Amino acid sequence: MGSSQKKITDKTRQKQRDALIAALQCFTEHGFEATTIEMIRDASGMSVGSLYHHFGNKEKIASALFREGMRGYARIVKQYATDLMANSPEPGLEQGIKMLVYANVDWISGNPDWARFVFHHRFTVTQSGDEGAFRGDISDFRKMLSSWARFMGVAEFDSLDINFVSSLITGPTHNYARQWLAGRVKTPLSEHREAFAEAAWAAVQGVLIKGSSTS
Amino acid sequence: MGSSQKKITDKTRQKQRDALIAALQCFTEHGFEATTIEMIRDASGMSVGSLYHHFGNKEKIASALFREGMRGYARIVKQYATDLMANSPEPGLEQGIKMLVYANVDWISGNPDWARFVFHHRFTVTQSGDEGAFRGDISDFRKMLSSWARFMGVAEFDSLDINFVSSLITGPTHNYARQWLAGRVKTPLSEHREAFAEAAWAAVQGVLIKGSSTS
Amino acid sequence: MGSSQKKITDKTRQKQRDALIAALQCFTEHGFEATTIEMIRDASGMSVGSLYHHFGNKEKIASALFREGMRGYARIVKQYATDLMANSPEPGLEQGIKMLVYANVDWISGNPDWARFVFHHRFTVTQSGDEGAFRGDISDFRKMLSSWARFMGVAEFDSLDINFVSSLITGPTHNYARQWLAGRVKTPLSEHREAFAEAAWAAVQGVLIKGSSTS
Amino acid sequence: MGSSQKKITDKTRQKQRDALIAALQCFTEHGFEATTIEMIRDASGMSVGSLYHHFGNKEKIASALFREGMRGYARIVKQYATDLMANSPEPGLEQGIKMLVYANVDWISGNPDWARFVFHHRFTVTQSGDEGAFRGDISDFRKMLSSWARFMGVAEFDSLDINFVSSLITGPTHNYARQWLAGRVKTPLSEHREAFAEAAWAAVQGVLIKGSSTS
DNA sequence: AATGAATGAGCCTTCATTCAT
DNA sequence: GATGAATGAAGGCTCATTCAT
Repeated sequence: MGSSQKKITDKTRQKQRDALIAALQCFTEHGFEATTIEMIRDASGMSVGSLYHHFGNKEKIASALFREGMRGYARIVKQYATDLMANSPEPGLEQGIKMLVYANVDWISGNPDWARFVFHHRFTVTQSGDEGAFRGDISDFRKMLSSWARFMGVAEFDSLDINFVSSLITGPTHNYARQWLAGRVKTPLSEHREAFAEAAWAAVQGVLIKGSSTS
Repeated sequence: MGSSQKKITDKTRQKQRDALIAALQCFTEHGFEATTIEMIRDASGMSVGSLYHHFGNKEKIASALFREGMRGYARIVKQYATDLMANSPEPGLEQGIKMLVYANVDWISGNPDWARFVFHHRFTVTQSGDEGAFRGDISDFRKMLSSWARFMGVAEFDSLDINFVSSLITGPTHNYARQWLAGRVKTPLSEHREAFAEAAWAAVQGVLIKGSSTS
Repeated sequence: MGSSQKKITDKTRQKQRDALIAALQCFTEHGFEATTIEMIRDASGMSVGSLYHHFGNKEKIASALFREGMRGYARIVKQYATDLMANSPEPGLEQGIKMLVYANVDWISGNPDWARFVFHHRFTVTQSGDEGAFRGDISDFRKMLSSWARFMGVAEFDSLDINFVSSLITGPTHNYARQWLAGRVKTPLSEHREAFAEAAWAAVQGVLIKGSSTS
Repeated sequence: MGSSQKKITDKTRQKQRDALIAALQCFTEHGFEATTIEMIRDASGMSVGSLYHHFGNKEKIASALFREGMRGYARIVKQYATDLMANSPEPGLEQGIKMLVYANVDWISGNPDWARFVFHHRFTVTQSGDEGAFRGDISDFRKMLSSWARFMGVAEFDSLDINFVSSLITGPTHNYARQWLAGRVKTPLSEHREAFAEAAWAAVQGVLIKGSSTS
């Protein structure tokens, strides 16, 4: 806990954080490929050398950004889950699913740049091998979801493809969000917050009911 | 109608079509940015000069590809709609919505490369101003959907954001499709064909019922 | 004199002439290097193939243009010389020199595009080996000038470098013309017509007088 | 004022200067358009990247060269003017004009490559907006010339177009120089040094005398 | 840790020219 | 004579990355 050492580290961390924000703005404005290191340098105030010293290369900047974005997303979901538990002693599957939709809508609406980046670069970053860090986060949610379902007594849930169920819940929201984030639709995502929640719950119900007999 | 003249045109058109297929393969394999003109040249057998003679530049190749892809998509939807009309004299909204899901699942499953390209380049191409050609097609679907709803007596449908409804219907499918096309999930999209159709119908119902009282 | 054959030739010649005018406009607007065959094609209405069929290559188009320009220039000088002879039975060196300046000023003022082209492409065309055609014209003027001087009894004239004397006479005019043709000065060349004539005569006198004792 | 910092700057400046000389040689040998960046790279020993790092693009290299050339020209004129002032306490207009011709002849003769480049690229560079740097120099000369004339009591001088007068003085010299620099005449410009000076003075006189009554 | 000059492989695009029809 | 699709060499320029200071 040498204070002088600590201070430098904090300063450094802050600089890195600033650089990431600057990079995010560049990526938001020009896209990943069209963003040059020089742009990030100008936006961040760091030198090219420092950027490389801290992040390694361009791809790693995106990786760091992606992780940071996912962390923010994870935070809100955990928060919402915690709140749900706190406020309603015995939350049902419906409330859990709606909570997930709320978390998605709220995070996307509140962090459009992060959301846009995360949506567009999932594939890219996945390839870079640096995803290990948040892999855990994602599977956490999935585990949470399925354990929730099991807890709720929805046995069929487990037999379903978790990716399929995720698509049911967040698919419409993300689909609309993409268009909104790209400026192709004007009505804010948040205006459909309740409707997407209802739809998600209805969709899951529809599949659970039918699914029990068909698949 | 000189046959010799016609032949040249046909040959030319075929060459352009071949070049597009070659370009699609390149884009599929490496992505748009990482694909070089030389790759397309090698894959298509055309010369660099010819590629530029016919398409103008790399972006326009993607545009042409995008239009071609959308045309294929339009074709299948129209076909399914026609078939539905033919087979069921008085199709309900449920059948219409499910038909849309089937068309999407089937086209994506049957044309994964086209689908992948269309999903990833919607934004890019939209910016290029060359989208006029299929704009009509898309609005056709939307018109069809809303006229259908009106015909079914679902008055609330019209008051809803069409983009929102579209997200409800195709959102889960597209969301899952993206992951499948990226190789992130293994279970083929087609295995959830029926389930996505059920979910779409359930979601729309859920919103229509709740929506009539809330919004 | 087969009339059908002749007609075709005339038509052809006219087309070539039109193409040259079109090319001149392109060169004027974009410069020789920046002008593409396609530009000339669009401006002339001829096809690329025809352009090559008639002129051989881009350089030859410039050559033809250069010759055509020089021919026009030659025409006006000959005309002015003829007129001078006709109107003044015994023209002196002063009148001859002023006549040359008038001819230059008038041709440049009346044919700015041709003049601009000729000024800028003298070097280029000279290199192409196609200049033989007008070499004769230029030396004609020089011969005329020196025979004139001899006729006038100005013996020293012959001992002078003909290029040097030419620079004395047309140098200021051409120098100003370049700037005017480039749009760097606004006052038209023609406004200095008389002054340049006076200056040329004065310059030649100054050199002849001093020159007789010095060099 | 750290010496190490200074050294870097000097080294850098020297490299840039060397690169410009190399570029000048290329332009002299092949012309601006025909000179490729690779040629300049080979001639200068710098990498392509460095060339762009320092100059921005090919055009800017020419701009820098043009400015450098004009600076050299400005230097010699100022030197000659200073010398004239020093040696002859009350220089007349004649000496001033002849001095200008001497300066031109001497600079062109002593720096044929720079002169050739400056003559051929005046227009191009003028367009690029980078000319501000030497604009001042040029107008300095003109101011000097006109203040000189005023000082000499040649009132008519001021009423004359300064561009016109400049053409009178340097027109023949530049006209001849162009041909000499292009290799179209063999007799060196310097051999006509005195004659061009005499001619300039005679031309100005001729116009001033006649001009006072005519215009 | 920070800096920014230097590097050079590689890309998109142009365009004069050819040639089959 | 006319046409315009096809060609491919060549060029300007970018930009991620390195490294000496």
